[in-house]
Amino acid sequence: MEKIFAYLNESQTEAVKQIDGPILILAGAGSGKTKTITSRVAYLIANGIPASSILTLTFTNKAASEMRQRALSLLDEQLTYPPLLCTFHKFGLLFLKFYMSKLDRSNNFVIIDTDDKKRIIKSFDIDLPVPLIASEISRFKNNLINPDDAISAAQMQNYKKIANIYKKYQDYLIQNNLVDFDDLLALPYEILQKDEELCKEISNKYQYILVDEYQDTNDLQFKLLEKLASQHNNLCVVGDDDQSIYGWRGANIKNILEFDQVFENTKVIKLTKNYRSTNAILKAANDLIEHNRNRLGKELQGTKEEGKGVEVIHHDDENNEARYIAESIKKMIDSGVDPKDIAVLYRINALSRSIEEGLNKAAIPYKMVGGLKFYERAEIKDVIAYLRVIANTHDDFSLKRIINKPKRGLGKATIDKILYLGHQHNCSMYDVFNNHAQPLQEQISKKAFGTITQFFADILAIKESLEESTYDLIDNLEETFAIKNSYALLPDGMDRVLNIDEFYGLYRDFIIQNPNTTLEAFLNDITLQSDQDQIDDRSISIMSIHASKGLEFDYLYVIGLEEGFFPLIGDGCDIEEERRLGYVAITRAKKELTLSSTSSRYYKGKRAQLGKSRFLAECGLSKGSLKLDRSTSFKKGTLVKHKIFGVGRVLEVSKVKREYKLKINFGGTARDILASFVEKI
DNA sequence: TAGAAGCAGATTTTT
DNA sequence: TCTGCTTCTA
Repeated sequence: MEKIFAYLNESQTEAVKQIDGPILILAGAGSGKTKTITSRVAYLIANGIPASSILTLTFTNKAASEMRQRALSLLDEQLTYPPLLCTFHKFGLLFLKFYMSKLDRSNNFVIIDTDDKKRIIKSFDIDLPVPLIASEISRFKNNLINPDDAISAAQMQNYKKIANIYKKYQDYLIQNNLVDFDDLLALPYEILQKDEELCKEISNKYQYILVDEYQDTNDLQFKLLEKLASQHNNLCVVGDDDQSIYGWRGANIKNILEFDQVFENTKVIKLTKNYRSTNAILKAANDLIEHNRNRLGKELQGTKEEGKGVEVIHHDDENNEARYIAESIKKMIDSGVDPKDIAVLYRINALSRSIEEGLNKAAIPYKMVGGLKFYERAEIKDVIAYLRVIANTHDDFSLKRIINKPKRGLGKATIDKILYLGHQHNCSMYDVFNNHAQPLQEQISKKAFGTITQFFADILAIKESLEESTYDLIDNLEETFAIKNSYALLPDGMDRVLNIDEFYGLYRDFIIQNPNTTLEAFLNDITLQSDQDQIDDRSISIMSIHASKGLEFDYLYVIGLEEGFFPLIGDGCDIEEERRLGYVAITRAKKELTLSSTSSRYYKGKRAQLGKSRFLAECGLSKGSLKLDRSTSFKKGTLVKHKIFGVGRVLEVSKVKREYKLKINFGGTARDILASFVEKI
């Protein structure tokens, strides 16, 4: 027990010791949130509460495994049954494995990811944008609207179309026993809603429920939690309303703002002591977030020294910005700073390019967090598709992906004919080959039929070998289809081969760790898995602000502080959420923070003229510490271009506060313009 | 069937 | 400007 409280402050201790009833822990950035949750789990167990009655839900696998490790390390005894600590989706998966039959569906379903979902929608041959439909279907499911209700509720033409596609999509999933990410939450809810007895039973099983990053929950997750806690209301949620940055993805900030109104007698505990950043950095963060109205309100209190002031830099364009930042990073590394303590953040991924170039030129190794995910890489998806077809020869969706990969002469024409026959007989492509070989042979070339025959024979041979050994699957697969070889010949082939090898390694590890497992179990496991970020020790990190959530760096640069880029302005943009993003960005910094803006950026094929972000002023930083841009050297006679006034010639250069003021002759009219508003030509 | 050329569209992203 | 997708042509 001593171990648990050894490093907790007063409010953290209070949060840990509060056992019963609804609890809202408002944990500011860097206030020891993870420590508090994990200590609470350990405390419950140390007080005799069975580990099996504690359920902790997170959003990412990474957070789940980190918490599991930390919670267990606080306990003296080894537990035979560790508490269930997993993502919402993993919980849904486990639940459905037990109770899918309540929906008259079998529990050997396959989970599909977003990409799979889009491919299915696309195969319906529609004239609306696929991403739009995908997100609308998501919205329907998260609002628990079934396809028939969606159709009858649809008013506008396009919505009728979308609702009909939704129905078709859902039928397809049920027919092929597929489950998408939304289903992993929606179906368990549906079951709990229908079966009151089961709901009671489950709620009684999990007497203590903890939720991490509660500000990111959506309506469905909230409803699911309500069901799970219905028998006891022992629901402890931890989050920070000021760090809610996933509204665009359906997260409802009201869940956290109104938690204490929905759950009676909620105990609210605020963790506001920040153990991460210097006071100068915290002041900027506090000043910025204070401009939001929609918040519960709390101010971070520092525990560190004042620190160096937040540096604000300005350049004329992104190349000079990148050069300056790369140079100063280089200096830091040369003076002994560990590269892994340095990071550059941006609001949109498109801004990474100039920074990458700058770092490359300065020969600074960097790692881009986010970007293309391991499991989203084409070569990995191909291998997974092979495994899926082996697991289930009727998986048309995966079969289509690999039937001609590597190229074996089965083009679109042949595949379309098989699909057409499948449609006619209402069966899978494999069934067309197996049960309707005659009409198929009549319609496609002899050569193509021979190729298909060989292909399925190979697949079935591998499938059979699975009964002997799951471990040898990879060797059999490579021996038969030589997938790696087909990639090795491509321009960036070696990287792809390495990725495939890494994936094969993951498979073998899984089999070794779960000797009695099945291929299906492996496939479902990896669909729920995202990348465990391995931040390389010798590289600095660059990433979007969203990707930086939960991380911290000694030396941090945030670029693109311009109106239109950050805050991003456009439909679907919410200025308060943008501000929270700014807050998240700033609070990632521990020792030194640099905020950077430019006068113009190349974006979507055009050079855009930009004004400084309002956030700089809101942090109290746009005046005062502004540095002059050394790379901008306007002289008398320089030709410049202005967004409105067009091309002109500089007549005079003077300084106003920290900016250059130019007198420019625009076609006979002299005007005073600040240097950051014109571009040299 | 497969590579070449032409065209629209381009925040943030975990599961 | 760059990418990914569709259409065109050998």
